[in-house]
Amino acid sequence: MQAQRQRKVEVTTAELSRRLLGASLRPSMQRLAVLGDLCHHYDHPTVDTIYSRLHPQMPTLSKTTVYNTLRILCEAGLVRSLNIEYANQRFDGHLEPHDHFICTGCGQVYDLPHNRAGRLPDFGDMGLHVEREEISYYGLCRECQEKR
Amino acid sequence: MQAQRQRKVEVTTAELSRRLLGASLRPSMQRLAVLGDLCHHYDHPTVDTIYSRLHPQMPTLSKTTVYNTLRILCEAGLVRSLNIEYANQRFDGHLEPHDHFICTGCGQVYDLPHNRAGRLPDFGDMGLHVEREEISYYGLCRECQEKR
DNA sequence: TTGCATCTTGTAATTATTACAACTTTAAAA
DNA sequence: TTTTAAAGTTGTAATAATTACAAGATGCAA
Repeated sequence: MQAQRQRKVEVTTAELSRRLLGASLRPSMQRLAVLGDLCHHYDHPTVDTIYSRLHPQMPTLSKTTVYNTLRILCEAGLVRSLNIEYANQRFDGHLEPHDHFICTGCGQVYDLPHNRAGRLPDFGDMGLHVEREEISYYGLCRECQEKR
Repeated sequence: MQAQRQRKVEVTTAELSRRLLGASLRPSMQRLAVLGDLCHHYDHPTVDTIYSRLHPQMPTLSKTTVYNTLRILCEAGLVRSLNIEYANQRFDGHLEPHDHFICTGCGQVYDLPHNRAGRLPDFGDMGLHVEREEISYYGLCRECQEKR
């Protein structure tokens, strides 16, 4: 959530490790690092951003590992991937239900409180089984509004 | 909308031309072809799909032109671009408000009736100016449910 | 018709992503 | 303990998506 960006919630390594084990994933250094990065930032980073942040501390880290790890974490439900316009794939380590605002000026992504009734809609009559919902708003952030 | 996929709404070249002119865009063959393709199909095609469908009839058409044209049409609001997981960028020429269901098994995109109160929410207190909303549901279509 | 702006084309460059094979680490069995 | 097998990581190479750019074509307006 927006507010948490300030709060700086620290997630301990023990907690990250517990989450990985809970998903039957071995808590390797690389996985702890990637999951930790996503839990400690609220900027919905790209693969490249994550790699660039971790690489200085872990010079042997491979970008392929970041790709692999993100795929595995997504499949395990520990991370969600975000598909937004004007950018390549991004990731979010914060799993509480929330929506996103994407600034079409600068590309920045903001978290929003989840704006929706509790349950997912039912499209069973169309043969569709809904598992997940993604709501995104597009517009201009304050800075970009002022620029125009 | 789902139902229209059967109805096969035919949009005349005159109407496509009118739309382009209305957006101050010269109604070239290429633009008419790309916009027409999007208006006559309900499959949310990729750049490559559009190019492959048009190329046999217009052998000189360049893929760069398809990219350029789609960008221009999106900027003009005549087409919307769609960002869904498990796939590269897709496009939709049907502008009536509607949502999407994306099958995580086969990647097919289905149109859904717009499931939302009339107005866009207001995030003015956060400094955000919302212009557009995108709601996507993820899950399995009938065929993919049966396969599992 | 001439000239200019717009549009289209094709190639080349860039960027994102995936494939794959070799190497390393871990955990559990012998 | 060693051994072994599975899981995980790495780097390179390949592929795919997208953008940059310069040259050529088209259409409109003077």
